[in-house]
Amino acid sequence: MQVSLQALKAFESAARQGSFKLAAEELSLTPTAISHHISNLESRLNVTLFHRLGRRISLTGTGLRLAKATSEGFRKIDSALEEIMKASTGVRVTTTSSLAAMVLIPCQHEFEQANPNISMEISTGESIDNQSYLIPIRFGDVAVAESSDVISAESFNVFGAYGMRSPSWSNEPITLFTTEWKNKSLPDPPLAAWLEINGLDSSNIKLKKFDQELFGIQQAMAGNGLVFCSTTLTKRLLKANLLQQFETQSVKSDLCYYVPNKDSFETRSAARFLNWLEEILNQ
Amino acid sequence: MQVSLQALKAFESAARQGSFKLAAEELSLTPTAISHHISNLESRLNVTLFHRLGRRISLTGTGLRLAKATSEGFRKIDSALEEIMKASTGVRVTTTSSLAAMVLIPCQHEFEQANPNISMEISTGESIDNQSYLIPIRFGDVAVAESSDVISAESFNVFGAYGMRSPSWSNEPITLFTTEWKNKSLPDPPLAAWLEINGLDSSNIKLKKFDQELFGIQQAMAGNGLVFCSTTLTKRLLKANLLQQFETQSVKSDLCYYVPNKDSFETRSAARFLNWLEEILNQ
DNA sequence: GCTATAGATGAATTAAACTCATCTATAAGT
DNA sequence: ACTTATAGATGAGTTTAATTCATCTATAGC
Repeated sequence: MQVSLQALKAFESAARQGSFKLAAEELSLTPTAISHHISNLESRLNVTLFHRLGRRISLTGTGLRLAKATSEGFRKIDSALEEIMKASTGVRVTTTSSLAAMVLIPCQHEFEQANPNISMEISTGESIDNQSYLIPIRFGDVAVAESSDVISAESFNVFGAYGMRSPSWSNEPITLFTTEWKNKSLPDPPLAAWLEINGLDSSNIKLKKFDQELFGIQQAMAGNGLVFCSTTLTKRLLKANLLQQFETQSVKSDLCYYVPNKDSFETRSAARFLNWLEEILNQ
Repeated sequence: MQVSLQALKAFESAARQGSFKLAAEELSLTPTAISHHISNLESRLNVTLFHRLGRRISLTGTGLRLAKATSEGFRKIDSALEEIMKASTGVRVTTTSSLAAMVLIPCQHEFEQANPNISMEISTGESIDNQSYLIPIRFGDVAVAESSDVISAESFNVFGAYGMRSPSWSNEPITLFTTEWKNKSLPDPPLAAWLEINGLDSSNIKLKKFDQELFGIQQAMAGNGLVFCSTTLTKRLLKANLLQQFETQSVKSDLCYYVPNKDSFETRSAARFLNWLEEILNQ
C-alpha cells in the first residue's frame, strides 16, 4: 500500500471537522502534522482533496468521496475495537444463586482489589441472553460437562452453626437440611453415600429440603439444624467462623461447577477471572 | 487512539491468510514485524486474537470478530483509494466529433508524450453515462455556459485547400460549406456577420450544409470548395499546410467550448489536461 | 491598517516500525 | 527415534517515517 493509514486517519478527521486545527486536537497532534499528512496524501494520490481558500478549507468532490469511505471504514473498525476494550475492562458472570451468594459476591471486592483494572459484574437467574463476553458458571453433572470445562468437582459434608456441640447421631433427633434440585436431571446430593462412609443411619434424621443449597446453609447458620451441602459453598463460612464441621468425612459427588467452552474466553480479564475462580474454589 | 492502524492492518492480513508469513509477504514485511504487531495489539486490547498451536495459528472468537470488522473497514477504504488512483492515472474525455477528430485525436500522442504517466481516452457521441471522472467538453452558447467553465470562445473564418488560388468572390460561383447544428437551440455560425466585416455579398456563394463542421472541413481539404468554420478546428491544419486561409478577417461568434463545472475536477491529471487543452486551443 | 488565526513549508528531532540474530516448538522426512 | 526444515516468539539494534519547531503567507475581524 502506498498511502499511509495515519495520513488517512488525519484526513478523515480533518474532513469530518472541516479544520486541520480541530483534527490536530482530536488526534493529539499539531496542525502541522495534519497539513503534512494531507499534502502527502494528495501528492501520492495525485488529487486535490481540499480547496484552500486562504485560511479556510473545504472538501473537493474527490475529497468528499474519500471522506465518506474513510469515515465509514474507520467507524467499523473503531466500534469493533471499542466492544473488545469494553469487554476487556470487566467480566460479567452469571451463575446459580448459591454460588453467587456464598462465594462470588463475598469475594467480589477482593477480586477487584487484586485486579484494579477489571470490574466484576455478577448476575443470577434465567437471563439466557446469549450476550457476548458473558461468562456462565453452570452447576451440573460431571458426566455431562466437558472435562476441560470443569472448575470444581463438588464434595458434600454436613455443617452446623459455629459453636454448637457435636451432634450425637444415634441418640437425638436431628434436623438436616438438604437440597432437591429443581432440575430433575441433576444427580441428587450424595446423602446415602455420606451416611455409609461415616457409618451412620438415617433413623434419627429428619430431612428438610429446599431447591437451593443457599437456604439450607442459612438455616444451619441460624442454628435451626444441620445442613448437608457442598464444601465449596461453605469453605469461606468455615474460615469466617460462621459454620463449623464435625468429625464426619466429606463425600464426593457427581456434581460440579463448569464453564461451557471455558477455553473460548480470550479476553485477559476473563482468563484472569477464571484462574482466580479455580484458585479460590480449589484452594 | 491507542492501537496502531498498522498493527490492525497486519492483523487483518494475518487473519485473512491464517499465517504470519503470508501476511508478511503481502505487506512486504518480515514475519517478525507481523508477530510484533499482533502481540502489541493483543497486549493493548488485553485479549488473545490467535491461538498458537505450535507453529500453526488459528483465530480466537474475539479475533474472528475483529477480523471481520477490520477486513470490511479496510476494504471500504481501499476500494475508494483504488477508484481515485485509477482516475488519477488517466483522463477520459468525451466531446463532439469535430473537436475530437480535428484537435484531440491528432494531439493525443503529443499529450501522452508530455505526460508519460497520464493516459488519455477520447470518446464521442451520446454516451451520457454520468460516470465519475469523465470530462465532457461541450460545444454551446457562451450565454448558457458559466464563464469560468469556458475554455475557448469560437471565431469563424473561411478556409480552402492548401495551394489553391485566392477566390475572387465577385466574379465566380463559389461553393461554401457551412454547418447547421442538429441542436436548434445553438446559435448559427455567424456567416452574415463575416460577409459584412469582409465587405462581401452572398450572390455568388452556393451554400452547402452539414450537421458537423468536420465534414465541411474535409470537403474543403479535398478541394471541393471552401469551408466556413471555427478557427479552433483549423488551426492545426493550417500549420500542417493542409488548409489555407485568405485575406479575410475572422469573426467572433456566440459559440464556445466549455467544461461544465470545470473547477470540480480535482485530479491532477484532469487539471493538467484542462490546462494543456486551454493552451493548445488559445495559443 | 493592525492584530490574531489557520494553514504552508522546510529542517531538525523524536518515536515507531522494522530487521537481524537467536531461540523454541512443531511437522515432515529418513 | 533422530534429523531437518519451517513458523513463530523474543529482545536488541537500526532505519524509516511521523511529528514538532521555527518561520512565513494569507485571510478575517477589529
